Amino acid sequence: MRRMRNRTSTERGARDVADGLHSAAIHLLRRARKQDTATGEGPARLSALSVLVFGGQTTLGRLAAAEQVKPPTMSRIVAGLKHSGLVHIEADMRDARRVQIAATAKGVRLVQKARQRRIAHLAKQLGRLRSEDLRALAKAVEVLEKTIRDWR
Amino acid sequence: MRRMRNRTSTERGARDVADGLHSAAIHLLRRARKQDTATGEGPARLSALSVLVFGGQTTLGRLAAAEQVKPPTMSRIVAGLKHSGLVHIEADMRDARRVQIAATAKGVRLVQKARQRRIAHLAKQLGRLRSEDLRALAKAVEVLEKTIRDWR
DNA sequence: ATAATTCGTTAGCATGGCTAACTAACGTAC
DNA sequence: GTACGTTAGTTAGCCATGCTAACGAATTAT
Repeated sequence: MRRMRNRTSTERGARDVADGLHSAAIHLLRRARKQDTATGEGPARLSALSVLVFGGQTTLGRLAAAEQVKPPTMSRIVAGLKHSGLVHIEADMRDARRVQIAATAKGVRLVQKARQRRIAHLAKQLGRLRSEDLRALAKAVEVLEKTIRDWR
Repeated sequence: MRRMRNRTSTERGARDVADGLHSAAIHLLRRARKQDTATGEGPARLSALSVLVFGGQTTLGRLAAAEQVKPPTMSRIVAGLKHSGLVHIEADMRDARRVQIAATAKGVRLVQKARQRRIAHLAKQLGRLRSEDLRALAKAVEVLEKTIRDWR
């Protein structure tokens, strides 16, 4: 178990996997991020807008929690999105402290286009893999999604 | 957008995998990054310092290219690292325009500790997975490393 | 009614990305 | 050897995105 080269999957422990995963994630995102500049919106705004598009309207606090930022940060992100006409904001009837934030049609379109660009580029790389490798990645994505859901 | 629930691995195409991978990478890194706050240095500085530690000394321009940022950005990052005593800078004998940047012993120690913290935290999450899932991730990491190497 | 809590905003700070414009040094052509 | 173009880094100044502290307003609990 102390062979360092040529290790097979089963020989790699959680630490090795974590290390490789971390490094791979960094490099993947650096490349993917460049595709997003075409939208004219920054990464934080795009990410928050995506949550709204896929998850439907929410309050500012819930959106901040989903994005793992503090409320003041999200407040400013939402202000920027509103300024660009990508979200609209309305008061909550039941609790006047809350604000309900929702993506506009324009916001939905932008997210769809951004996703297409980003994903197309990454998918192009993945498309060159053997289908066996692609299946392995698909399985891994499921595992990662579960890991993230159950994070503590 | 059109990712459906209840699809099995083999039914997911490159686009779906790319989408899930992108999202998972974002969320993984957001969580991992929080471990780094203990170092007192920001993410850009830590990342650049890591390159120096693992890759040895280089010039500012090469470091900027490695980190995929523009020279002015790297100039400021390096200035911060120098201010914290994590790198030292010396003139290049052959070309006086260039500056050679290298991690100090303190810089090396900081990177090692940061990496340990980061990886330990992620590994702790992965350690809760079934060993079958962990093997799937390990395989995926190999595939990703290959994908990144062959990127074009 | 009053006190405590919760939700969001405002103000102010630091980091990190960019472009434009500059200086300094190098290389080349004459 | 001088003049010109190129290359490496820095400086100045913009914007986005993270934070904490402090606040106002609304809700909830006592």
